Amino acid sequence: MTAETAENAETAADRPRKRQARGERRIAQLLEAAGKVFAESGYAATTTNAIAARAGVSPGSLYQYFPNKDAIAAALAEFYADSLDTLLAPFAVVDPAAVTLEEALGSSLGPLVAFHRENPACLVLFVGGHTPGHVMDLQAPLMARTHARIQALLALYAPELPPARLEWGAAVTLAAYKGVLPLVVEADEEQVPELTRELRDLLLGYFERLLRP
Amino acid sequence: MTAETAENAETAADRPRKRQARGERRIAQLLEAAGKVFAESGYAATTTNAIAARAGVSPGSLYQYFPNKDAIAAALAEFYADSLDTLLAPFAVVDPAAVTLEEALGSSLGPLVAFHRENPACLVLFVGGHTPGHVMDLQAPLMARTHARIQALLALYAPELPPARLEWGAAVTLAAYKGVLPLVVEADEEQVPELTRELRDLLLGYFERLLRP
DNA sequence: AGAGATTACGAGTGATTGCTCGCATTCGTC
DNA sequence: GACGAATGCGAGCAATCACTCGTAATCTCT
Repeated sequence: MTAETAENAETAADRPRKRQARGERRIAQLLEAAGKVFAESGYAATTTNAIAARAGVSPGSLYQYFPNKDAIAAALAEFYADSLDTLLAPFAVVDPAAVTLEEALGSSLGPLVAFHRENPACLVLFVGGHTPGHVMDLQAPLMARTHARIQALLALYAPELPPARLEWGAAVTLAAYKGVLPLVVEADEEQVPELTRELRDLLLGYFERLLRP
Repeated sequence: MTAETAENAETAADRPRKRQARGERRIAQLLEAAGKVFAESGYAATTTNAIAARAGVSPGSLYQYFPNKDAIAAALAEFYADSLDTLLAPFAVVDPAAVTLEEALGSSLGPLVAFHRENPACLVLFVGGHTPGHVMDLQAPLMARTHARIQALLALYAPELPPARLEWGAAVTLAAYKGVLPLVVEADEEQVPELTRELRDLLLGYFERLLRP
């Protein structure tokens, strides 16, 4: 997933391994296949052999690139976490004087929804509760960062809100968002814009209630 | 879980079996243990031997009362579905002239939250995505009924809302509710009232936005 | 072309786990 | 107390699955 030039690639993990272009392609194939199978069957029910078969590769080849099943999920999760971090970045530079919350949410939610529809395994690994091992190491920081972003956004539009309320408000917002995403991901293509608007309204409605009682 | 008198109990499934009081007790023990282990480890990672051990019973005894692992989860799920149906019943008899939405939600959400905190496995089986086999047969109808209840409630308070909006509104409400529940279930006891209020505000805020755009 | 490394294969292995079976114990009833 | 039925046990079976290994094909570089 990371395109590394021959010169600078010296991470401790893959130092002794010289990888050919074919190998990089196989890794991409395997991760794509893994995403599909995880999305269909969930983490626990997916077998490594199924991933290999889906990628058109033997089980032995799979284990040439990944030490174990966990590592496959972790590699996927890392890609997802990076992507989401990028997609969530716009929230960090919102100017409350120039842009309303409605506008900010309206423009940023679309790409997020699109990403999750293209990568349904992301929800399986991140919001589906029991994902073991190294995936949590990616999920927890991502969630913490997202929480912080929401909290900062809220503070921006409601400076006088008490910190405790801000804290819980961000947590509830994130939880509700994670709850509705599966609905949007599994819906028909044609209903996505409508559902995205409803998701925006859900968050906006909550924000309004947070800001003025 | 269902207390059946000796006279009327003639379901096709357990007809030929005469069960002693000891057996009923064992079933209750097993289901309680199953609830704990499912809540801790998720469905897939739970072993039948772990359930038996937790109940202080041998694996063989477990299989005297349940034909397979699925049946244990299904029995638990049936109990949960029945309980939730009862807890959700108040929504069917709300009078919009006498009670505001805020009051209706405020009084009904508390018991629901309490139930889920006492039975964390309920969320594992119902909202945690990949639960196999017979559990879905209980989950799908329950969700459909809940969806219908929310939709009816919305229609009561907003008679002029177009049906399509009503449909999606109920779906989004249910999804958001399911998303926030885990947060409330895992929170410390002392923060439950505050979080329940936030959950109520989330739904109310969305309803307000639905009702007058 | 030839050497050395990487890639690819797929049958096989060891560990896990859902589940069974034969037998011992306890209960309900007379 | 005695008999049949229900309960209880736990070692073990069979199937699944993550993972390995010996070997062969293919690439890179000279």
